[in-house]
Amino acid sequence: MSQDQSASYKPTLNLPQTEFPMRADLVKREPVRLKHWESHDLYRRIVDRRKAAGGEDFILHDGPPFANGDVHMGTALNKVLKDLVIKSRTMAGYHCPYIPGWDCHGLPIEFKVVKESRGLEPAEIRRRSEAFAREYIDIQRESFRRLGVFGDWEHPYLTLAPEYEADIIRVFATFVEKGLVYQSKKPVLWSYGAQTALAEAEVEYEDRKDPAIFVKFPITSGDLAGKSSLVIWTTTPWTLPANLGIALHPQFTYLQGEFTHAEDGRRENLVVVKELLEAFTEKTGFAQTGDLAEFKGEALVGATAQHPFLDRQSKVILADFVTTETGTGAVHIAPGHGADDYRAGQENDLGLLSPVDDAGNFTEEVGLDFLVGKHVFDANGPIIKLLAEKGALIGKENYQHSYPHCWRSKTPIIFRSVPQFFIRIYDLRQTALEEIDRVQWLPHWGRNRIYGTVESRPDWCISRQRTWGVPLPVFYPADDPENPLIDADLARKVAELTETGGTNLWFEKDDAWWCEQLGLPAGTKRGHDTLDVWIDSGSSHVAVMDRHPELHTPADLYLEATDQHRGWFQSSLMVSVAVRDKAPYKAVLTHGFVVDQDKKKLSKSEAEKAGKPIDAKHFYEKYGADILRLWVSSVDWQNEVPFGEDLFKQTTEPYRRFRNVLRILLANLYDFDPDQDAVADEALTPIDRWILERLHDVIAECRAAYADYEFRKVFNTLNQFCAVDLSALYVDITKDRMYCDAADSPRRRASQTAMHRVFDALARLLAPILAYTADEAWEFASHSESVHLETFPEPDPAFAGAEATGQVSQFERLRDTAQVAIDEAIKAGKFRKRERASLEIALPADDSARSLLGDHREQALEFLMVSDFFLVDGDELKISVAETDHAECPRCRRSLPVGENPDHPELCGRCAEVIAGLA
RNA sequence: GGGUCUGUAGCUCAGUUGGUUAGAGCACACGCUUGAUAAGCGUGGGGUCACAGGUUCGAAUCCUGUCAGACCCA
Repeated sequence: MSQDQSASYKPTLNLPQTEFPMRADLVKREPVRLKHWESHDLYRRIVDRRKAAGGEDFILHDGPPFANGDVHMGTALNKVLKDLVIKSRTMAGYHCPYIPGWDCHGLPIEFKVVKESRGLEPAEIRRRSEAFAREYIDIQRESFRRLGVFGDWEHPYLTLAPEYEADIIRVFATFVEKGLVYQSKKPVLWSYGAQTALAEAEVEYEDRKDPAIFVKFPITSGDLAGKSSLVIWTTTPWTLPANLGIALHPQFTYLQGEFTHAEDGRRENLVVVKELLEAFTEKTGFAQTGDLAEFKGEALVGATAQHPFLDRQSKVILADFVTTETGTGAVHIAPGHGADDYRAGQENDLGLLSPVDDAGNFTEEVGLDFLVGKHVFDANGPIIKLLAEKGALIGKENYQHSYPHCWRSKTPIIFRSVPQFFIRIYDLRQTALEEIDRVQWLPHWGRNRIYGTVESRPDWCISRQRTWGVPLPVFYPADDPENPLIDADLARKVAELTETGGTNLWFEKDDAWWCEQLGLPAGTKRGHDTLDVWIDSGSSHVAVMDRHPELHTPADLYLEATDQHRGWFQSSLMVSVAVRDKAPYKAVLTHGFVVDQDKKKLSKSEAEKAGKPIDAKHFYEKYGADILRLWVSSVDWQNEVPFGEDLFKQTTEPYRRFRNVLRILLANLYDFDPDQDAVADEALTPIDRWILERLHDVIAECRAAYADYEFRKVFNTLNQFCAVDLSALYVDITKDRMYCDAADSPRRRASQTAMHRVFDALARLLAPILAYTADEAWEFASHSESVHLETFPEPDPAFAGAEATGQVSQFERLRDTAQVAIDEAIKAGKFRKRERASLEIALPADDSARSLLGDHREQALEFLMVSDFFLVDGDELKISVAETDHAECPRCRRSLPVGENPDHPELCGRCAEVIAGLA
């Protein structure tokens, strides 16, 4: 047989035909499809269609990303996961409106704006901050759309919108109404140079030399009362006037006994932590001269000690943050001058002192006349001198350390307490904890995370000394400027004005204007604080879900990264419990962070330095959005998500398989009209039944996996189905009948019937993930409407059984064994193509495969893709291979008996019949 | 230091209530096909299931401890 002879029969075959391109060209094609979707208002039509069909609501409430920076892979992961939920729930029949939002206020934006040009008026800072936010909203929105995320992109919610701002203020009013808001002092990072509070981000670290001193506090109560003294170590002597406590570590071992100074012979009975005994001696000159008693830190709890120069007792408390790195293991606690100190002070009821004014000078509260009006850093010397005079100074050294400085004025930072506003958590906590247990947490351990935070969180500090935010609507009367008016009705009036004018009015109009508007006595001044931005986003269930006509509370799902247990999930819960005594969500899903390939934290600047892009744009512009979406679907979102370009590229292979499988199915269906050509279920051949039985399971598994947000399981199931069942088996085996049978042979039509169902189901099941590709394939299957308007396939109960599957797995066993033998025969040079093989199959007499091979010879030949086989007896399955005697039919290239038909002596029986039919 | 979680092939992952020889895909090597062709098919190497104990007739799976990593808290 010659190549020519074979080629001459080519026109008589039913070779696959399709225009669906093999090459995806996603980078070019996706934007075109996106434009088409948007010009046809696809999102709106999907939502309307589900609503018209009476679909149950499913509300995924979008957590607003910060409008700052480009969309990186972490943001993309979050948004695509949300989209997978929306699309899969929609295709499961739910009505799923999706209103995306952005978090607009806050320090990172203000910081950038102010850094660009310093010394701006508040109103100008706000104008520029808004412009900045809007710029990034547009950038991010373009990325999200390009990723194929469906939603109401024309009408997102923005926390800077006047209506939204008004609702934030109303939420504040509700807090006030319920008696939850109070004012108290709390330490903040304070720049006396700029006379303002700073945020962490505005602090620069520089080396600085400070005197570090050892100070004794004689113990005045407990077992050691009058016998010994605690020694503290501090680099900020100026905070000693505000000392209210001394912290020990509960588990550390402390030593108590007599110490003598090496030079002057001074004797002291002191308490020092064991690990630092040597260092203490070295630095102070005091060495142990008597027996030392040992005890754990917790033994001293509740004792008191005499303040070295004020008529006051300091409480001995326990704290975990005490270390043995430097000092004495006894930490000076000034709750007004440090974050740890503040918390320790709260927990132990120490009270709070912060006798320092805006300029960094001591106030009268300091308690020592000679210090009043003195700058704190000028007071170190005099305080040390005083300590020495009182005999409280045990040692002194110069200490060089890295110390925070103001990025604007370059002056060193001090911790100083200023009045702040708080929400009393005590009144909300119990309800919040009960609500946590009514919510479904995914993964389940999320429950413990948020429960722990809510259980232990202190009162919520809601005031910020910032400009780019929603004003905290309080007022200071002219005659009593220390006591602000915290009033719900006033706040509501401010909200009314904000509803139309935005909160810029607060910064642009003067006090006189506000007094007139609100009916306040002349001379009343408004406050200068803004609200914590967690109030902004935490109010979204009020400002968005309660207000938006398509939405309602509680949401069915919140879906964010795991850090939001402490962030948005918690702030939303607290606000919701305050306004409606209920959680704002029924279920909360958290995913891990995107991390480096070796599971190290992924920082943007480092990644860029290393030439490892992490911007989503890089990936959808290089590989296409569908590859990115497929990557998201393949990932284990419960834990950290390792990411790198190499890992990412691994998903291109499954993508190509999905695409090629869709393509070959389409191509095999080019002449198939389901209405005309489909065969009845009973007319399907066993292998068709088998693939439909497999499809039944695949549909059921995918639907269940989608419902549980297990997209990775969908990915695995579909990938296996396409790679093993379809590509390697079904499509390969049915090639012969598809190409060589008569076009309308029952056998071919049977397979087309099955393929049609498989294609239809596969395209729908893939649609949430491969949003572009599934839609493209759907279009080539001559549908006029998008696949995204469709619903998922239902498992067909007619194929719920496994009769055909049982048969096929028998065949598979034979095929696997045969393949090894055939491969050896080919390697040994017996022949070149597996179709030339003739098998001798040895089987035990009782093997069930015997009857299968005997009764279904033709199917067996088709399945094994060989020329011939003979059955012999044997102890176990064993197959030997020889070349067949049959000639190769030039039309179908199978080696079957030829010459049965005298008109076509070179053809096999089937091909001769087909040719005869064509004439 | 505390809490939560993770640890199966070089890589990404399956592994159902404990039950035959721990499975896929990618990558690699070799072969077939040229009628899915910038495709398709096959074969092969590669695993002490992090480590050590324990429960059991039997453990990747259940229990305890150790190590490593991640996140949150401190």
